[in-house]
Amino acid sequence: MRSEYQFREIEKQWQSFWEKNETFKSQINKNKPKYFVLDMFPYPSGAGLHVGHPLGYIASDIISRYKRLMGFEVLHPMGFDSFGLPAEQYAIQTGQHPAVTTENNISKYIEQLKNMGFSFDWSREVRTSDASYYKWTQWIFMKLFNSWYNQETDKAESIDTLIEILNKKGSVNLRAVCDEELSRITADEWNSYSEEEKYKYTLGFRLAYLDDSVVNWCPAMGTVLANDEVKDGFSERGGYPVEQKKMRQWSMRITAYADRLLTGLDEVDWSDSIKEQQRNWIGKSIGAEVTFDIENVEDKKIKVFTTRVDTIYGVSFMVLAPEHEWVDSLTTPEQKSAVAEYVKWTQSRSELDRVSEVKQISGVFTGTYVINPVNNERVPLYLADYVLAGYGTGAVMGVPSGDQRDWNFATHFDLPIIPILDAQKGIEKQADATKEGHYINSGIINGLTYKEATNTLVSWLEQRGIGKGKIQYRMRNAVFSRQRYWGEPVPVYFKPTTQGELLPYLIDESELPLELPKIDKYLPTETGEPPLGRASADWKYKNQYDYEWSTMPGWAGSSWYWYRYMDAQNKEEFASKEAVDYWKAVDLYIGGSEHATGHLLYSRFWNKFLKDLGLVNEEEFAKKLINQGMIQGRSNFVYRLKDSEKVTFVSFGLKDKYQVAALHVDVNIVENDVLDIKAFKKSRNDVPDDAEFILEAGKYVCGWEVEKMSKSKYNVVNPDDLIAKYGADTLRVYEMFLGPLEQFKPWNTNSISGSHNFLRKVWRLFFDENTQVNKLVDEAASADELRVLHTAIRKVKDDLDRFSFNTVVSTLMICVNDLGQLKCHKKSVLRELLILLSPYAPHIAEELWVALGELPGQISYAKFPEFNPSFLNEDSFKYPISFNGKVKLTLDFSSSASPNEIEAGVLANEQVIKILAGVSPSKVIVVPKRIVNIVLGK
RNA sequence: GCUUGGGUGGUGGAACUGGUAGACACGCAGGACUUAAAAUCCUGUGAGCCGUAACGCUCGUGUGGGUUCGAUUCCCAUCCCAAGUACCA
Repeated sequence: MRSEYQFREIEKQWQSFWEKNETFKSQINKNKPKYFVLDMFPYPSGAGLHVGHPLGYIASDIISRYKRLMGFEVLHPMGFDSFGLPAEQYAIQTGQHPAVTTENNISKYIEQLKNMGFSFDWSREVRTSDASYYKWTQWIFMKLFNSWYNQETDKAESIDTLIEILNKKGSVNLRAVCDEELSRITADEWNSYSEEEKYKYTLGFRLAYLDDSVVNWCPAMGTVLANDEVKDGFSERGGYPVEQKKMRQWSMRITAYADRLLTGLDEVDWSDSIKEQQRNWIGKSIGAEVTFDIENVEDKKIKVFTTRVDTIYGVSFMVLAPEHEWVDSLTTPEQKSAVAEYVKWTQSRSELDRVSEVKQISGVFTGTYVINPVNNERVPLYLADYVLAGYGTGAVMGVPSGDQRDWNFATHFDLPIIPILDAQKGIEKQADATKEGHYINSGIINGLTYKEATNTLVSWLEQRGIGKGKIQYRMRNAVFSRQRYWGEPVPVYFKPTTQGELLPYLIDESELPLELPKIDKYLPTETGEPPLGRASADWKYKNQYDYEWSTMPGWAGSSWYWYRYMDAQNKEEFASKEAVDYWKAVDLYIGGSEHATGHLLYSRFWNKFLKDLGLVNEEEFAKKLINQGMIQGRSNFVYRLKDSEKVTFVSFGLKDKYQVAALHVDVNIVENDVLDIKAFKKSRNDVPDDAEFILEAGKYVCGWEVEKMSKSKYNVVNPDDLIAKYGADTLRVYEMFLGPLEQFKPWNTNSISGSHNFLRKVWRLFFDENTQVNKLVDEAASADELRVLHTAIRKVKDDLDRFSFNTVVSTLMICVNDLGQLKCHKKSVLRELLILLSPYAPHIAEELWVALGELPGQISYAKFPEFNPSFLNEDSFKYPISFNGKVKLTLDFSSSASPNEIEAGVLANEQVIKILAGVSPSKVIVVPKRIVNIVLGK
């Protein structure tokens, strides 16, 4: 028999209704508070969505619909992060333009998303690969190029203010974030420069700048990767080996914002884990820089960075990174060959070797000694690969008594271990990093404590000009060039100076967008230039100058997209001031935690930059962030007999009695772990028709395991199939019912029928299950019905306010079960119930809303029911009566009864007297509206 | 190693600030309806135990302690799992 609840027709009908009526179009409405709900926009891959993808979208859609019911003007857009590597690699293989495949994939995504009934305002859709969008990404790049970071005002400013300062004061005392090797000049020197020289000098300050930097070069992909795109020496996508290479690259001075990126974390409501990851990534260390003289070397001094300057009297050696540029010049002739050998050895080690052999101690003596500035002790200078060239100064002072790595090194090379604090213990066995106690063997700080010693030393060093307090960050500036085709062109061309040096210049703002040229092949040129080098000879600025041939990285387009949603069609600005002033920032951002140090950090950086220029209002772009947990796969297995002539499979419960091999089986032909044998035979060529199945209780039961969701494990579940079978509303309810949004959980289709049955029960409150006759009545609601309804109203609201999506579903189930129990078909009650349900199951809610006689489409903007506590019938309370904490019975007392009255009532109760059996309780604890505890003994 | 989460029935999970552990759902078992099946409805379902039964008892939230009238919740120790990260001086 057909099901009475015809979800397929209903869902199609309402989806087209919403589209036709633009039900979810949002606009600036100053009479309403605004709420901006943002999903991390997807990269449209060829595989389409699997069942894990919509999880976050469902949650954000529920909040959007809930906020509309609460009277907010809701901005809930969707778009596509459509530049990226897979489309380009597909293009390399097939020659098809990435724009074409991207377009196809996006159409597929949109269709799938529309089938889910999401309340997106599609009129605001953005695509990062559209010229009308990347025009503004390029425009922001131009702003970055035309800005510098003034540490005096602690913000980015137009390059004009820098030029003004240089005109008047030069750069000698300038506090700016700039290239490290930049020479400081006076105003006179500056003013003596030619225009060209002046321009060149400012390049060292701009927030977007060209630099010969050591980059992660991936030869297999022919491109540079960002640090967060490399894992253990291999590319995150594709797993190709990555090597270090020096290249001229565009970079962004994100380090200028290091401190603001750090402190800003305190004002956003993000998970501790994400905040901690960002803190680690930024890696702020407070310490000091100390200069050591080198014995018999006049022209060089070694600077070290240390977070424990107080341990400086314990220095017994110094270590330089093997890649340090002074290695050759500081090696004595006797040690030359040993050092050369060591350097060669470290170079031969791959990133992976270094990571996996962390505990192995290696190093070599250079033959040179350095002088500890605090006590003039000679200490030997070593090379060791535990010191990294890229962090701090590439040199470390060795304090074996206070640092375990230094201790290991000293023990290995038989160097002295000097105790420096009287509280240090057991330093002959291992280092003791304590800061407790008083200093010994420590010259001017003897007898002081940690706090006193650090300050004393730093000022002592500063007075003599051989050291200063310093803050060191682990975060590097962000490399911005990619040697790829499918990305935003950089709006820059190169013009030679009179000396023939090529300098970068911005194209004119009126010439934006600089569109991607057509090229014949999507590969690097024969000379190793990026694919844009293949563009025809007329792709030149003013027909004369070469454009930049690298393109922007994937994170460029995604670092500001939430602003474009505010005013997606604007042709004059990235977004109008009116729109930015109204929508301000994202109120709720939902997406995966894998973007912790990539997208989420870059976006905060660009947002702060845009704020500095006065283009936006908020220091942080997303107030609240929720990371939905990944949905893992749940694989099913069948067990094939190993030594059997006939192909035979044994059911899960019996497999231990046989020799079997486990094989993956497609989860889509398994229901509640029971195999559909017919479908199984049909689906596989290697299973003949006469294959045997050893069953248990007449069924073939499959085993299961949680694994990654992937095609090769036959555990991919497609949302389209589930929508066809159960409907989008069921899928939405079920995905939320699965468990807390943030938790990692395996997908298991088994219990989806429970969510489907729930919606059918809702349907049956409105229509007779057999006759399909409308059962609704106009009668006034009973006290019981109101109690059930208002219990649900309160809990749904409370739970949604704390984003507890799964408990809302069970609340609604309880409410529907109770109303069914009460045979409630009253319009006034069911109307409110429908509003509660509508964010989760919008299609069925719309359909039943019309059955109530309400106007179609209006449920989306109905008023969320008001909770009325007087319906809860709380004038009496069932008190659990416990004895020493163990509940034995419950007794009813009036809510207004005083603790004394309750105690008297409890002690007078027959059952209580029986349990007490003459023993008088030592204490009776009455917690109003909670519990009564009778304490016996002692 | 460090950082952040997390260990609760056969399964997914619930229990908001310490107050009847296991809501809700799946699964399973039994029953009603039906010629039968599906659907639907009803009952039971943490483990163990006592008894004919009503009723009742013991144990139980990874493990061991502690605080408390009372602990899944707080504290200490410890084991395991997941994610992130790492010679960062």
